[in-house]
Amino acid sequence: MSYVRETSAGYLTNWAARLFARAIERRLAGGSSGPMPVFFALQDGGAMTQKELALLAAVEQPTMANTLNRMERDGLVARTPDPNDRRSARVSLTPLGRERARAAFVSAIEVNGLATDALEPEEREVFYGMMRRIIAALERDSGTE
Amino acid sequence: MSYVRETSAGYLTNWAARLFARAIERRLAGGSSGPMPVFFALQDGGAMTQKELALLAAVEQPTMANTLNRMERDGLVARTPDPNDRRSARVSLTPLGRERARAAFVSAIEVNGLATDALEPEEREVFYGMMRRIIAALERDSGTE
DNA sequence: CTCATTTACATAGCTTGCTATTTAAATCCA
DNA sequence: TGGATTTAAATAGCAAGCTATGTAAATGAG
Repeated sequence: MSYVRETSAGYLTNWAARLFARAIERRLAGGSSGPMPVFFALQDGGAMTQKELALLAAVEQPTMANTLNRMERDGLVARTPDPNDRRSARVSLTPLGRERARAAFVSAIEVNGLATDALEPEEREVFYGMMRRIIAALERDSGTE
Repeated sequence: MSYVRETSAGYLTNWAARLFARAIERRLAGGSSGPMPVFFALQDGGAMTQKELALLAAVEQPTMANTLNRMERDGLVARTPDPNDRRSARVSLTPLGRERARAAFVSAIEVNGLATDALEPEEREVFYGMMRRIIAALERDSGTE
């Protein structure tokens, strides 16, 4: 028993991440947590290319392509051809997309609150700091940064 | 900008979880991180039903069913019919499965080490404790516990 | 200017997660 | 005992992540 999951950072993190996603999706009833990073990035009316969105969301390009396809299908984003580069399109939120973004933020804030209520107030910044350091370490390992 | 991802517990946790999974999978080269909870549960030769495994791994029953199907296809687990309950089968690791489990633990320990190296030694237990409290809070919310 | 290289995106195919539903065996109760 | 209920697993279908590879436009080197 050299390996105990209760003290495996990866196991605990993966477990928590699934619970976070489920909690948000339960509140959105139909909506899902995948578009969240796109909502983040475009919330105040901006437009970005798919590549920029993938970078910001820290997902691979095909993952973002699929997410945007679903969002476009559901009327949440619009793609307008980039006049300067015919390979690219500028992605922006539709009015429906902005509405869903607001709803998603409400749910996310609620779930984050519920989770961080399990921490002492002074522990919360510590938690964010630890997470950011772990993320930085794992990105260094992947050489992707 | 009421919502900033750098201080969203869910966003950070999801991000870190993906990096953990990628880091382990990069090391396993072909093998993936999905069977990990099954490896955990059956590492010392035990046998369990699908339901018990799903409960332990904290995934839904169909998720575990799929994982076990892939593992069976790849020769990592064997299902032997339960003599007392014809609906059930006892799942156990094959010799190949045990071998892969060992390799997976090596990778997992390496990646966990790499991640927790980003924390001060005295912070590590604090991190596990925070994670366990957040997990408990989210499970309470889901009413699944 | 032309051809090679790079870049942005698309496509194919896989894993791992989920919900909803079905099937069949076991159990419970009248 | 026999019918209703519960339980274990299977199946269908979708989302979101990944890698590998293809395609077409833009860029750069001679």
